[in-house]
Amino acid sequence: MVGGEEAFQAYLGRRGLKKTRQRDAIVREFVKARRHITAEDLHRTVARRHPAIGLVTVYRTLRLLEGAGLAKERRFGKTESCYEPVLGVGHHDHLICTACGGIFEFENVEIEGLQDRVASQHGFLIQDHKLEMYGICRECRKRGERRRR
Amino acid sequence: MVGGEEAFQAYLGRRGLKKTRQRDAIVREFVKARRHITAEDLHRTVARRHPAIGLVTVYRTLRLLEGAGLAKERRFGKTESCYEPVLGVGHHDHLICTACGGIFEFENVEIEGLQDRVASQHGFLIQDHKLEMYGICRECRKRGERRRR
DNA sequence: AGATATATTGAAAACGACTTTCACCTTCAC
DNA sequence: GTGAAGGTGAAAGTCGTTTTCAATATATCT
Ligand SMILES: [Mn+2]
Ligand SMILES: [Mn+2]
Ligand SMILES: [Zn+2]
Ligand SMILES: [Zn+2]
Repeated sequence: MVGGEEAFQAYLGRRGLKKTRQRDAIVREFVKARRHITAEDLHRTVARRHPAIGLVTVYRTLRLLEGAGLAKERRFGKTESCYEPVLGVGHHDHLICTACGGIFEFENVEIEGLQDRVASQHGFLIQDHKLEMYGICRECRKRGERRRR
Repeated sequence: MVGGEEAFQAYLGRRGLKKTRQRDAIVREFVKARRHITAEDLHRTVARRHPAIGLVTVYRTLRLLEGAGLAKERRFGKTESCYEPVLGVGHHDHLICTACGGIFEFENVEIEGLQDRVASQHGFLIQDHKLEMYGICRECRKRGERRRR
């Protein structure tokens, strides 16, 4: 997410919103964070340096980042959402390991093309799509083999 | 969902569970219902004839149906789950209209084949997948055009 | 710098979709 | 029938997230 912080401040300015210490800290950590971070995890990280910042403000800032087009919310399991940076990261879909929770990303132009075809066959104007595959990742399969012996 | 009721009773018997008036009523309505029904909607329907049946029991029965392999839970939006019959309905994916909430189903063997290829390229053993496309359906597009004039 | 208007904050309460608990009630094998 | 095992609805609890609100920070204007 190159230039995320500047883009965010531009967004705030444009909307008559204010730059605050809390937002700075949260956005900085979000940009540094590994992908697919939950609000709770981001809050934990931010709170190391800024213990007074509340989880609420993290949620609010994530929503702003989303509005600015800088973060994308993802909902994999049935529980928590996680968020990932958008800038500098192209569209992609996900492979999710049901054993270790690991998330792997992929892009497949052929699939996307076929999706478009299906959509237009149905007269649909596509805005977004989500392709998730759930299964056992390579590592967890190895681990399973080992255990079975 | 052909023979859903009998399959359900067989499942109950197999697991030492009991056949009850409530379960009968709920399963009957579920089988009759249109696809993609929420627990709340199913409860409303059931409650017309059986006002004493609680939403809790609907949830519990849906979970049983799922365990019996007769219902599949789907989570489209970010809020409620909905459930659809499994028997007599092959695997399919969904087009969801963000304007009217309509849900359209499709199957595409080519896409599924490519998915398998992507998965095996990553060493993944696939258990399940979900492909959802969000956009504006044909009807809503027409309605939009009309409005714009 | 000081005053002012407006936005932002954290704590606590509310929310929505479920799930669990619990005291009473059915079901069903004997 | 009887009794053990399972099922029931109401109410309370859970979990992630959002809303409310009084106090506070920020940007803008003098
Ligand atoms: Mn990703
Ligand atoms: Mn369907
Ligand atoms: Zn794994
Ligand atoms: Zn529509």
